[in-house]
Amino acid sequence: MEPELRRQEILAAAFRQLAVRGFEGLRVRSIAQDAGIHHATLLHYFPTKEALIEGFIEELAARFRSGSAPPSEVRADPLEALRWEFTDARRRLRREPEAIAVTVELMLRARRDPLVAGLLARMFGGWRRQLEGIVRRGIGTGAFRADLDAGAVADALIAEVQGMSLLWLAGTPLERIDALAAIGGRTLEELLRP
Amino acid sequence: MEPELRRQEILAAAFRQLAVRGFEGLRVRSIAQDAGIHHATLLHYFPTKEALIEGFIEELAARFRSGSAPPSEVRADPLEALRWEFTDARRRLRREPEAIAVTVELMLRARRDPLVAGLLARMFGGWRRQLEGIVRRGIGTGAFRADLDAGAVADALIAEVQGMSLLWLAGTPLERIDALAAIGGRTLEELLRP
Amino acid sequence: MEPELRRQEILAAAFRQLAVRGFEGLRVRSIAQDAGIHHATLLHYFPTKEALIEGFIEELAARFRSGSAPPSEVRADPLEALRWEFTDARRRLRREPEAIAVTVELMLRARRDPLVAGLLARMFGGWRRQLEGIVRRGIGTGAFRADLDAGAVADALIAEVQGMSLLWLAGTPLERIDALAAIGGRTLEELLRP
Amino acid sequence: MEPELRRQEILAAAFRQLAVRGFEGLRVRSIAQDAGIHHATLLHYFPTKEALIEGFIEELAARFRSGSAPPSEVRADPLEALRWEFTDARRRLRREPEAIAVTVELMLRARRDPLVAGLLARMFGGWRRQLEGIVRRGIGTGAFRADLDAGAVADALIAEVQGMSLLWLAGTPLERIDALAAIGGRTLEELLRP
DNA sequence: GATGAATGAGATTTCATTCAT
DNA sequence: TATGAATGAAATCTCATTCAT
Repeated sequence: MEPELRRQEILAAAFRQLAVRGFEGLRVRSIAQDAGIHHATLLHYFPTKEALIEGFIEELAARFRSGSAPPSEVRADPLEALRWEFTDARRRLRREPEAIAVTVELMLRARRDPLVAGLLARMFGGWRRQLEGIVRRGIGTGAFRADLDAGAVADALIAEVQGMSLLWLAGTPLERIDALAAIGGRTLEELLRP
Repeated sequence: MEPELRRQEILAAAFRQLAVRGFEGLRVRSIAQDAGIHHATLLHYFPTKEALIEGFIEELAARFRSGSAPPSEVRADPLEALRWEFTDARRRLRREPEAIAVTVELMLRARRDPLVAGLLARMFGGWRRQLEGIVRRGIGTGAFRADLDAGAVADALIAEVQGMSLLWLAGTPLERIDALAAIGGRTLEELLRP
Repeated sequence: MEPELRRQEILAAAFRQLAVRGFEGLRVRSIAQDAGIHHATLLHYFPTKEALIEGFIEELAARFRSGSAPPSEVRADPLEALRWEFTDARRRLRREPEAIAVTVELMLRARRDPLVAGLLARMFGGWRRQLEGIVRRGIGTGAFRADLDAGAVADALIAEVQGMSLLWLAGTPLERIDALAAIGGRTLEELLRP
Repeated sequence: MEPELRRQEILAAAFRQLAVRGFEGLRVRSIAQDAGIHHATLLHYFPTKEALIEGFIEELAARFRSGSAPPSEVRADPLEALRWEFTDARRRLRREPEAIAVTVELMLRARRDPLVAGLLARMFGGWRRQLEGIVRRGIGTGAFRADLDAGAVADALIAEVQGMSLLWLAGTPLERIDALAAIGGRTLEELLRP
C-alpha cells in the first residue's frame, strides 16, 4: 500500500477514535487497530503519539472548510448566504457528526496546546472574515441596515451555530435543533433588514 | 477536620484540576495534592477515581444554577429577563472562567457516560423550561409576538450563550465577546417584539 | 522494611547486576527481581532508571576506599605501604571480584557521562594523592631516591594495579596474577631504593 | 560495490560505533547509517546483529598486532625491545584512541561471550609469548638477570601498558601518561639488569 | 543486491489501587 | 483517620528482524 494513502488512513482512524473516545481515551493501539495495522507500524509513520496528534491537527488545518462553500445561487443574496450557515450546520450534524466532537475536543485542548490554539484561530478567523465580508456587502448594497457592527454579527452567527452543535452533543434531539435553526434564520432576517 | 468539609475540599480540588487539565490529564494524585492531602487519604473518602468523578458530578448537579437567579426588577420584564442571560454569561466568563471548561468537558463526557448525560439533561432542561416560561409569559401579556415557538426560542438563546463560551474558550478576546452579546440582546428584541 | 535499608538493597542488587550483565544488559526488572521486589516498587524508590544509576554512582562515590586503609605496621615503612597496594589488589580480586567489572564498566561510561567522569576523577585523584604522599615521605626520609617524580611513580603503581585487574578480567588465572604482583613488588624496590 | 569491500566498510563502521557508544549503545541502524547503507542491507551481509558482532571479532582477531612489529634496530637489544612497548602504547593512544575503548569493551564482554574470551586469550597469549621470548633471550645472553620469571615479567609489562590505557580512558591527561611511561621504562632497566 | 514497510518481543514508565501500620 | 509502601495493568516507545518488491 502507498505510504501517503496509509498515512491518510491512520489519520482517518485517529479522527474516528478521537470522536468516539476523546483525547482522554485516545490510545495508539486503538488507532492502529482501527486502521488495521500493528501499532508498531503506526509508529513507523508517526514516530510518537505526539507527532501523530500534530500530524492530525495539521491535516485538519489543511482541509478545513475546503468543501463547505455555499452554492452560487445562495451566495448572490447576502441574507441567504448567512442563512445558509444554519443549513450547512444541520447538514454537517447529520453527515459528519464525528466532526462536532472532534472540534469541541480541540477547543478544550487549545488552552494547553499552542498548535491547536493556532489552528482554531485560523479556522475561526477565516470563517469570521468570510461572514463579515458578506455582512459588509449587504450593508453596501443597502440590503442590510447600516448601523451594524459587521464583525460582531459574524461572531454572533458563529456562536449560534457552534452553540447548536454543543446542544446536540449534550443530547438535544435533532428536531429541536432544526426548530432552533429555523429561529436562527428568522432572527437574522429581523436583525439585518433595514 | 470534619469529613463532610474534607469531601467538599476534595471536590473543589477536582473541579480546579478538571478545569486546568481536563479529563485527559486528571490524576488522583494531583487532585489530592491540590487538596493538600495524601492521595491514599483521598481514596479513603472516594474509594475509586470513578467514584470521585461521580461524586463530583452529583455535587455539580446539586449546586446547579442555585446562585444565578436574576434580580427581581429584571424578572418583571420578560425581555429584560431574557437579555439578562447575556449579562449573566458575561459575568460568569469573568468570575468563574473555570466553570466554562468544566461544562464543556462534561458535554464531551456525556456521550460516554449516562450519569453525565443525565446531569446535563437536567441542567439544560431546567434552564430551558425557565426561559420557555418567560417567553410564554411575554406572549401571554402581549409583550412578545404570538407566532413564536417558545421552546425553540429558549433553545436558540441557550445555544447563543453556550456558543459565546465556546468562542471564548477558542481564544476570542473578551471585547469581541461583549460586542457579540450586545448583538444578541438586540437580536432578541427584534425577534420578539410584535 | 525500612526505606533506607531497601534503598541500599536495591543499590546492592544494581551493583550485582551491573557486575554480571554490564550496562549493556542492565534491566530495571532484573535489578528489582534480584532485590526481591516488584519492578514498580523499584521505581517508587528511584523514579527512573537514570535516577537509579545516578544514585548508584553517588553511593559508590560515598563509599569509595573508605575501608581499604593499610594496617598501621605497614604504613610506617613507605616501601611496605606501596607494596601493600599489590596485596590489597590481590585480596580484592578474591573477595570482591564483582567490583573489578563494575569499575571497568564505569571507566567506559565515563567517556559519555560527566557524573561518572567526576566520580572516577575523585576516586583516582584521592588514590594518587595518597600514593604520591607516601613516595614524597620516602624521599624525605632518605628511604627512596631523590630524583624521582613522585606523581609519576604513583601513576605507574596505579596503572600496574589496574592492569592486573584488567588481565584478570580477560581470563588470566590467579596464580599468574600473583606472580605478576610479586614482580611488581620487587620492581618497586629496585626502582625506589637509593 | 564488491561484497567483500562492503563487508569491510560495515565492520569499520561497527568499530567506530563501538568505540563511541559501546556495546550498550550499539545499534544496527546506527552502524548502517555510519556505513552509508540501509539497515536492511546491512542485515543482508550479516544476517543478525550477533553475526555482525561475531564477524567483527573475527576480523579483529585476524588483524591483531599485524602492524605493530618493532623496528629491527630495536629488536636487536632485548631491553630496547621491551621498552619499545611503552613507545608503541603511547603512539597507539594518539593514533588510534578508538581502539582502546574497543579493547576494554571486549574485555568486559569476554566474561559473557566465549568467542571474545577466545579472541582475547589468543591476543594476549601471542603478545605474552613474544615478550617472554625477549626476556628469555636477554637472560640467555646475560643482558638480564638469571633469577627472573620470564612469564611473570611479560605479564607485568602487559599489565602496566594496559593500565596506562585504562588511566587514559578514565581521563588522565597525556602528559601524565608520558611521565608514567618514562617511569615504566626506567623500572624495566632497574628490574632486569644484572 | 537493495530497500521500505511491517511486526513481535520487550523495555521503561505511569497510575489507580491495595495493604499494613 | 491517615499514610507510605507496594503492586498489577496498561501505555508508549525501541529495536532487531522479516518480508515483499
